[in-house]
Amino acid sequence: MTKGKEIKEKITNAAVADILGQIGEYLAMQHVQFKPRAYAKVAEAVGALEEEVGDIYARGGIKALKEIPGVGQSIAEHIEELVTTGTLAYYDELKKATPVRLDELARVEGLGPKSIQKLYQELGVKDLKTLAAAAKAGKIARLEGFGAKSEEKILKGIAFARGAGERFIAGAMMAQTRDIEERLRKVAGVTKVVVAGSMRRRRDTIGDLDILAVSAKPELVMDRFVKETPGIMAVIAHGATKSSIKVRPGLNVDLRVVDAGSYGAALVYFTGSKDHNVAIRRRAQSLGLTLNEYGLFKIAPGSAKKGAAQEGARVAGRTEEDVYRALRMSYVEPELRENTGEVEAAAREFAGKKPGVPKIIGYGDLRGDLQVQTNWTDGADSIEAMAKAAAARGLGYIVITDHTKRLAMAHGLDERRIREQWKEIDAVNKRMRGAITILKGTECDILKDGSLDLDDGTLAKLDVVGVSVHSFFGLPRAEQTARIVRAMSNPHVDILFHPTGRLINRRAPYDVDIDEIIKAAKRTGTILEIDALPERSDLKDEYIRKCVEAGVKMSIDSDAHAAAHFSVLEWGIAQARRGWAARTDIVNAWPLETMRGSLKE
DNA sequence: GCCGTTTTCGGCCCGACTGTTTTCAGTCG
Repeated sequence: MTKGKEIKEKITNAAVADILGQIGEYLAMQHVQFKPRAYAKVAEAVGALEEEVGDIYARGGIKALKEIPGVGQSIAEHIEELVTTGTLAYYDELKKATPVRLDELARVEGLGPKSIQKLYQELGVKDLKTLAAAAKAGKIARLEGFGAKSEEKILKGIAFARGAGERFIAGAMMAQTRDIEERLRKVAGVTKVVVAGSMRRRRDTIGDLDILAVSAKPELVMDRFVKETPGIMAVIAHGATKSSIKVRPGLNVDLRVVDAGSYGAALVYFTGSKDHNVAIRRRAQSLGLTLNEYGLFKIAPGSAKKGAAQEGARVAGRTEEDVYRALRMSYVEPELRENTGEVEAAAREFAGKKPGVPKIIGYGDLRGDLQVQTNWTDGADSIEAMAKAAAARGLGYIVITDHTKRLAMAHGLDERRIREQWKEIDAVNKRMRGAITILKGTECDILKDGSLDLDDGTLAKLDVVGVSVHSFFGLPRAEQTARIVRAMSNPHVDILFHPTGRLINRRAPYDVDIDEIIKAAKRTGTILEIDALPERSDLKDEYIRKCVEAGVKMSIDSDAHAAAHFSVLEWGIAQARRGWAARTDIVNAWPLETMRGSLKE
């Protein structure tokens, strides 16, 4: 018996999420209470699903759909209609009532559903083009509830909207971030400056930059921030404790100033994630407390809701540790604050129960690097220069992994040249006198059929064999997965490098079944790499978490192409932490001999 | 519309800034 109606159309999770999200916006336009948030939440949940909603429905019908967090009877029926017919009558009706390009208009800063509704009804604004025309004609300024400033702001917002939506690679924004931080630190009265938000949680990408400061003279630091930050394009808000600017290349930067007694609560609030904050605020409520950016407060019984917090006694606020303790939770590292189980785990740990929050790998825990390129192929520096740079960073071993011949562009090594390279590695090892151990490795190309670009006799003689995909990115999912699994099944292959091949904002990952790859890794004893290059961050955090749960070992590698590149290891460690990985999950956090013992042969 | 170691009904995180307002709605994070 089939569990549900027959599926005729194939609809992606992204499309379902988009439609549900738009329903939320349409409902918000109509001043409907609470439903907008319910739809927005569920849109996010569906967008983040690994399994296709169509498959979930085919597997277990409405009942299975309702297991998605935030999905109840109504939304489950909407999803059923979408996967079985490809359309949704409820959505079409809402859209008909207000036929606007939500995707375009919502990107304009300061324009929300209510404003969009009004602009449509009064002026017939449907998209960026008609919005711009209305603004230029001065029609918006004459609208009730709007004014000259609103119109000006909208015109400015339109100019930014076209490029908006793309997130920035966090690692690429670090230098600029540190510069802004340093400038604020020098302003008179400032005692603390810290970058919070997704940058502090070390997400691979950031949408904006959130900075928290403690200062005796808040007005002064705000003034300097909105006037003197380099590359400033626009001031979005300028208040006594909160300001917001846009700087080149289009990054929004928010600055919040608090006093020292609120620093910890403000840091928790400003670090997020939003979902984590919601979860711990709920927890505060259940403990008869209320949490905001100024502290954790007792709610006096019988007191009016509004303003009760400030009147009640502050229980915590000075440090993050105080706040979590008062919430009866153990401390949660910023990288874990995504509301993916850490709140419950920290509460259990505080209560002396298991499992608690994981003991994640530390930033100083790496002992080696298993992917290093040199000037034998497309790297900039010699084996010796790379070894010295790695040793200077405190690493005890590196593996030289130059490309193989298929990558002609990178002067890939063939069997003859790689044997020549071994001689030089031996010589450099001698010269380094044990300051660091250099191992012989390769980044061997996986060919189209899953065979490898070096013969087995050569692979057998290498200390560490890494393999990776550099061609035929467009193979269908089943074929791509089978190709990679075949390579992993080679008894000489130790590591799969950058397993999904993504380049953030430039190239999508190749279509591969990550669950199958993880299963194959477990079965064949192959290590999966966390490539630390910020634009790769590959494996990404959620896949790392899957590996941890499956018991698959990983390595964190720099993929360094120059001596200066070892600094990116920090980003790889950050992603591992976000994926709940412990030191025991990461083979190059182990001593050399233990690491070697974990390899296949 | 969803959800439940206070609840199957009555809640739903919380506050700053802006612009247009004589007291607040809308937006944002």
